Amino acid sequence: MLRCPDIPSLSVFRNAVYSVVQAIPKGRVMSYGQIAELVDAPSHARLVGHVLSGAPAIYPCHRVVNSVGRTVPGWPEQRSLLEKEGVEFKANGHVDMKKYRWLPDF
DNA sequence: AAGTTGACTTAAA
DNA sequence: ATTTAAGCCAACT
Repeated sequence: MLRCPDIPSLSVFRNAVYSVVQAIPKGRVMSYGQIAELVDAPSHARLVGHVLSGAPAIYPCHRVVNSVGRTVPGWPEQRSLLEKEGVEFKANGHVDMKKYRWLPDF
């Protein structure tokens, strides 16, 4: 059914990603790599992106950026969505990850 | 089946 | 700041 060695089930993985994204508080952001770790698939940052690309719009996927705070290629509105929530961008057009990266605590 | 792509990451130059 | 390079791995050609 699934030809991926280390992902038991893509649907489970997808659900896990959705849950995490849904849990990101307003005004904070997370990176793909962070999410991958949280769902216990540390080497699958890219797959997280793939999943989000097909995610229903009900999830706040605009709160997910890459590790340097870059917004999604081909989605310029993401910036204004984040700014509306209070997320500041640096002069180079990157999110100030230092301040706005959300670190879920256990 | 083999090669390419990508909403990635880290490191180095 | 930018570019290059390598590692990564499921999805897609």
